[in-house]
Amino acid sequence: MTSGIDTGVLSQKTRYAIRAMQHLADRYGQGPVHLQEISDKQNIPAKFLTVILSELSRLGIVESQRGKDGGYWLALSPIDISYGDLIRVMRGSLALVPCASRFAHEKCKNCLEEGDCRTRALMLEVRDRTAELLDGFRLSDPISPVPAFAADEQD
Amino acid sequence: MTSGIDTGVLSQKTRYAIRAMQHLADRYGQGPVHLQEISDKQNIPAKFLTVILSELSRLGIVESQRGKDGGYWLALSPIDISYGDLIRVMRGSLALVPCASRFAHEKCKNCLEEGDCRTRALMLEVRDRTAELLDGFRLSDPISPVPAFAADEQD
DNA sequence: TTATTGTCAACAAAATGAGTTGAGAATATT
DNA sequence: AATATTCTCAACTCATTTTGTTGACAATAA
Repeated sequence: MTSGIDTGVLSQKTRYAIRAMQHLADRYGQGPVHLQEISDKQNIPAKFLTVILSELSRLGIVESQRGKDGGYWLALSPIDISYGDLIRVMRGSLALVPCASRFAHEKCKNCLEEGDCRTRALMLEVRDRTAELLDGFRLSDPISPVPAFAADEQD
Repeated sequence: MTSGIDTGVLSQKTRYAIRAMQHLADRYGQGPVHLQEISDKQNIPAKFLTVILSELSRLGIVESQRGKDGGYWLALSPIDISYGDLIRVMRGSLALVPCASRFAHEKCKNCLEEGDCRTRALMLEVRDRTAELLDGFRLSDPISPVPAFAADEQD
């Protein structure tokens, strides 16, 4: 029972950001890492990566230095950066709908009054549980990649 | 610590679909419901709603009848339709990234090899937990709307 | 036969997403 | 000082997706 195509919830930009941050986590404590190295190893278009890293730098989550032997490094220890943080930072919210976000709260367009909206009530619960889950995973976690699928069950 | 704007994960169309289904759930067993009624009460543009309901009808999740006193009704009991189903049907997957979807599985563009991708390993876990959560809520659930926020904590 | 109501493909405008261009600023080396 | 290196960042482009609308048609009931 399905129809639509899958665009993915996390934008390409957010996925790049996550991989870049994982890369920096791996190099934590080893001095500045070149943008070019991250671009090469993580398969991210270099120019686009400058946009992403500059943004993360402005947000204070990574630090940077210019000039020869410049580069980027994490502003915090990998254990202090959760995947929830990364997603929040990149897409503004963990919520599935704007009205269910606390931090980036915004009325959903064309919706009912918030006080009458069951979808919102549900999505608040979903957001809380999702936040709990995503904040539990941190950049320091030694995550084992999972082999590609053996075509099985449902989504 | 935030930046981006919140587009919302669930598209407007998906949100409309959910509200329309909730409306039909409330009228379950009461015969066909006019599109116009749903449009009015749920604040959904009528013409757009025809697209949505036709789609749900083609998918077999609602049934319809034309002519005078025609309309739409749920093809299943509200207790047999989960919010997970609705989201899967409308957006193809519950996963945050295409490569972490079982049903609509697809390689993420410009990513690493799947067997090497830590993000994927994580997102598989997130998908499982999200599915569990969303499939636990059903159209039959008596959800109490939550009052608008008293500006508080984080997202 | 007429009014009502759903069906559906095609179209259009707007928003979003992905990525590039290119000029500049900071740093280190010579 | 001059030069090479590396990050900064606003502006721009291009493609895709989203959000609808139009309008012709099909089924049903009175």
